[in-house]
Amino acid sequence: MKERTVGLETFMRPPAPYGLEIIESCVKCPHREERLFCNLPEAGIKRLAEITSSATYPRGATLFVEGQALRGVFILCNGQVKLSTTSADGKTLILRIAEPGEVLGLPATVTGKPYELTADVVEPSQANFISRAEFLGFLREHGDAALRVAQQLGETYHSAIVEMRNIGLSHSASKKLARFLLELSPRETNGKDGIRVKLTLTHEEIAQMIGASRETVTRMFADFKKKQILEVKGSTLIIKNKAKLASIARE
Amino acid sequence: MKERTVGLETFMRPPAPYGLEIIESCVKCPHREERLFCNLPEAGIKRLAEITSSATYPRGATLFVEGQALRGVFILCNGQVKLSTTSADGKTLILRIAEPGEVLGLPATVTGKPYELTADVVEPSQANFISRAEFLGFLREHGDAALRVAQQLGETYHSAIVEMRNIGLSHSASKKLARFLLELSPRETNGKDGIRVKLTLTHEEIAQMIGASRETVTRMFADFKKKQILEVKGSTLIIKNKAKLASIARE
DNA sequence: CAACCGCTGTGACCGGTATCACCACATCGA
DNA sequence: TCGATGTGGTGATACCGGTCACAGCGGTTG
Repeated sequence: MKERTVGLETFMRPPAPYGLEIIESCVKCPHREERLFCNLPEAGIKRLAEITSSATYPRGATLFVEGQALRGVFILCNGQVKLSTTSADGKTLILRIAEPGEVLGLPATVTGKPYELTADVVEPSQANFISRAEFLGFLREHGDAALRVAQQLGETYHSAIVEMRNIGLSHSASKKLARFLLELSPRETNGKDGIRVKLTLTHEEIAQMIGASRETVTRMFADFKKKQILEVKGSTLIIKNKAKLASIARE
Repeated sequence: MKERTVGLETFMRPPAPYGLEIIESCVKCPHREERLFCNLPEAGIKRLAEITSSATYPRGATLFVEGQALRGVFILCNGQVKLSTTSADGKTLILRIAEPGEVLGLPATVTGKPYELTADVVEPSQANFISRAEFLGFLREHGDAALRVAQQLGETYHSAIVEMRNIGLSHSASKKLARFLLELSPRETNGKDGIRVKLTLTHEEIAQMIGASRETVTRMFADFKKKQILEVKGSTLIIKNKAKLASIARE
């Protein structure tokens, strides 16, 4: 694996022993089965390691920008990356926050079109980069990997559909916010007084995720607090009444 | 190729000489390069023909239903199929109208999840069916086909994103309708008085495509007519002032 | 033919939300 | 220390568009 500078504000990671690291990180990876290429035959993993370059990114760095000429895929090792798209009049829609293990820029890379989204780092991240040419070559050599890629794409598509239904069909901001909060489950832990969720997004960003204005998000939060559904302590959110939240989300 | 009964209201097509038809229809296919598997090596096509079964469907037939256990993919040969999704409270969102050459049920088939959409026939259609097991087997044997599948998925995803941006970011119904009309280009022909588009959808269906109510669609149409942008003659729509329509779509 | 159905066309009403304008804090760097 | 900047919180207002109600208007069907 080679080190590589990416974009403008990129910090370098100390060099790693050649070829070993991706395998190693694979073995250590907590959600190993979810990772795209981890259970390939040995030779495949080795080849993959050769064409991969790794880099770390600080908060605020940008992996790629919507419409930008395509370079390749980024495999997110850790951290969080915000995927968004912007309309002509400057409004932004955040599609989702990518978690470790996800492969970013995959649709663009396989189709050869420009990136369809913008990827911004929200939590300091480490990502492995593979250029398009090498990635496609790899897929051609390893048929099962191609199939695995297709599966990833299918799942991404599926979640896009779900997202779409949520945004397109419910014009009520409270519903959308409730649904959004309920879908934070990957980040949740149980506390004595309810489910605790770490939520680093600003109201503005939440608004962009559910297709509403910043002010209404603020108001909805106030409303939910008044109704004893939520509580906010710093950057952690406590869901005190999940059932009620769910009922708001439903109807 | 074997014939196969699908669903409830299926009409049978006369049997075809074994193995030949898909190749034949491929050769005849007007958008050959767009079709997924047409330029595979001979052996691949032959194998594909063996596992394919064909059927024709009348208007109103249903290929598959959202949430339904997955059976396999449908390759649309001709006709039009409406792809939609429904929310808990019964509202429907139409994602797009599939055109010949498209592969339906692909994301679900590769991921193994239930169908994520409902597919209804709007224009009498012929489709080739391949069961999941056989399809996956085929992909495993033919690595390049898997890659091609990934590309299709990537493109479908891309169009979903575009759709999403349109619906999620513009809360103005006029914008959304204008944009929708401008995207009808595949069906358009030029007339002396403007661009003529064949549009068989009802106002209700258009409403479901752009995330609005039936009445507002009717009103917007009236408005556009008054502004000399549109004209409607039966099921053909004449866009008299595309520039104006585009400017509405933009801002 | 009447009866019925699905589609289009309108009017009236009203609620949710975007928008604007402003304030109150924090945090941060000069 | 003092602005500058980003964020949360709130009120007032306008207005878009959803919803309801109903009326015409081809079709189709018995």
